[in-house]
Amino acid sequence: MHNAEIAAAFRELGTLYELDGANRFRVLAYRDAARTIAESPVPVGELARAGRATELEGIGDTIQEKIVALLDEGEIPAARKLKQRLPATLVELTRLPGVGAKTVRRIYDETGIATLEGLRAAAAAGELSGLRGLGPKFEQNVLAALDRIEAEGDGERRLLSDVREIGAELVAGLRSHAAAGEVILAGSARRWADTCKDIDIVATASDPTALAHALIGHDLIGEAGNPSANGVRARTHNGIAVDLRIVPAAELGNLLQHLTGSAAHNVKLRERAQRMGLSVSEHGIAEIEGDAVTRCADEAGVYARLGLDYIEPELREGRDEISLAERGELPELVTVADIRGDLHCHTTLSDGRNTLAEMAAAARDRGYAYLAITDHSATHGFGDDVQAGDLLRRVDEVAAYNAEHGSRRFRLLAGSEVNIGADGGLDYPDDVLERLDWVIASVHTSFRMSKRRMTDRIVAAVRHPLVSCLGHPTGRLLLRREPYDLDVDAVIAAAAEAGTMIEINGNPSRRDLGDRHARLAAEAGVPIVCTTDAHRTRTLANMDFAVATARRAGLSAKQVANTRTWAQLRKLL
DNA sequence: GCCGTTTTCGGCCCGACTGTTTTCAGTCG
Repeated sequence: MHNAEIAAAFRELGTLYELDGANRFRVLAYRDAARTIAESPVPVGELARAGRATELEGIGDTIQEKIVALLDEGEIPAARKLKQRLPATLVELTRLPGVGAKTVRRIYDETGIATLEGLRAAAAAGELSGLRGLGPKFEQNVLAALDRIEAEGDGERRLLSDVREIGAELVAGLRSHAAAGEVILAGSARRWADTCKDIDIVATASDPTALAHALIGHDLIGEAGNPSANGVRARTHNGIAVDLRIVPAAELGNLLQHLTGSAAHNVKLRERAQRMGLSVSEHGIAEIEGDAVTRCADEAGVYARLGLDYIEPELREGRDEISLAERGELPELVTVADIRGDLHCHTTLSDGRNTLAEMAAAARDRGYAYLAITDHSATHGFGDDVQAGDLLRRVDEVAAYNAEHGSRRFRLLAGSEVNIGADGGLDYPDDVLERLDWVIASVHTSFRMSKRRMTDRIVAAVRHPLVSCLGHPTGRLLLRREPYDLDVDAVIAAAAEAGTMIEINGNPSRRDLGDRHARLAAEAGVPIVCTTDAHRTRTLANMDFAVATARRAGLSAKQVANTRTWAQLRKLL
């Protein structure tokens, strides 16, 4: 059973307990455990069986036992018992925005309503406003929320690339307003998370209410709440929630820190502050015994007041960044400026949109010293396959390009993205691969294999002496396709032993390796390569996403191989 | 249910907003 399924079971259990009226901290404990499980880069089921899941934060003996029971019985016994007392469909009702467990339970107790359809009918008939604490406004909100979910889905997450694009447009629109001071994109988009649920914007303004109105007036905004001097909440036409918060410049650092999150990071920060006798909020850092309040114009001031080094947004996920900051041991994160070349791109020879010369020119424009041309291999299919003869001609074309345009400042590398066959074999004979500067091995077929077979298959490719790098190792497509069933630990161990590099693919749908696995790989000594997998000149810019993932993994420039010159990188191979 | 620079018991981040109330509970991020 995968971490995601285990986590879902504990989220459900938390809600069932909440509906049952359990202590709210117990509910929180299940939610925290679910988050830890979903976040873990290692299979928590296996850990629990080995009695080691309690090493994870927020998982004690009780939850570990429940994980094992879930694996053995397909269900958590406590959840089964609760579902005998309460309809399981009540859990769905709590997912309606503005409708929580307390409200769902009261409605169920007083009317017997337990389904979304039942709730809609009762709200439409005005049957809920008779209940204590619920009025006509509540019924309107329920109907609106149901309509929105039907039209747009359940507050679904979106790719970071989509959210950053819309966020940047909104920020630019606000900055152009006469009342605007600072306007900054915050939240998960600022942390460069894989996916985002909403857009958070932090601002200062000479006339805050006017700036809040300016957001509502933006072309992208469809609906909005009540604007005030504190900001406004709104929603884009395509359904993304937008939260604008406005504060005096003297508190901008406090608010930016607060709204950048993550929630887990802020909770840990505030718990630590409490131990120091301090209370942290978006308005300042207050002494618990006393009146002094520290307001910070910038974030560095917030962390400094708490005795911490500045923590980059990409690291603020509530993992170990606070203890590292406390000890002055935060890594110096790799930046896009450190990257000296891209090692994964396609041209019109396979499925790319631009020619070799166009890709080379775009790479030079980005200031790169090298670009590896890595078109798909012989069995790629889709009419985009590159037979061995075509590839060898391409090697000559690369040599010709370098002879004519190459210099110490820039050169092309002859490469290939070679399919890994179902048996772990590669798509070209060794004497062809030997002609290449750079070989990426990737899986593009037969995704649904057993974990054992898929792991053996990829480990075999990683151990091949002519393979430089493993491409998009888990095959995940964010929000679209689950990763292959794969023992990532075993692949990392094999790469470390064989001296094979592993890619962080910067296609915003991939980000593969993901940040947590990339950290494990780097800790195992595997050189990481940040690439774009660009299929056109424009997407060479996706290096931002690859590097962001590396930063979220806590990687320094030294751990990213393509911060080196090509001559230095070659020595690592 | 978890956890320990005060603790194996007694706490558990903090505030904004909403709708319903006559001072606050519920929900959310």
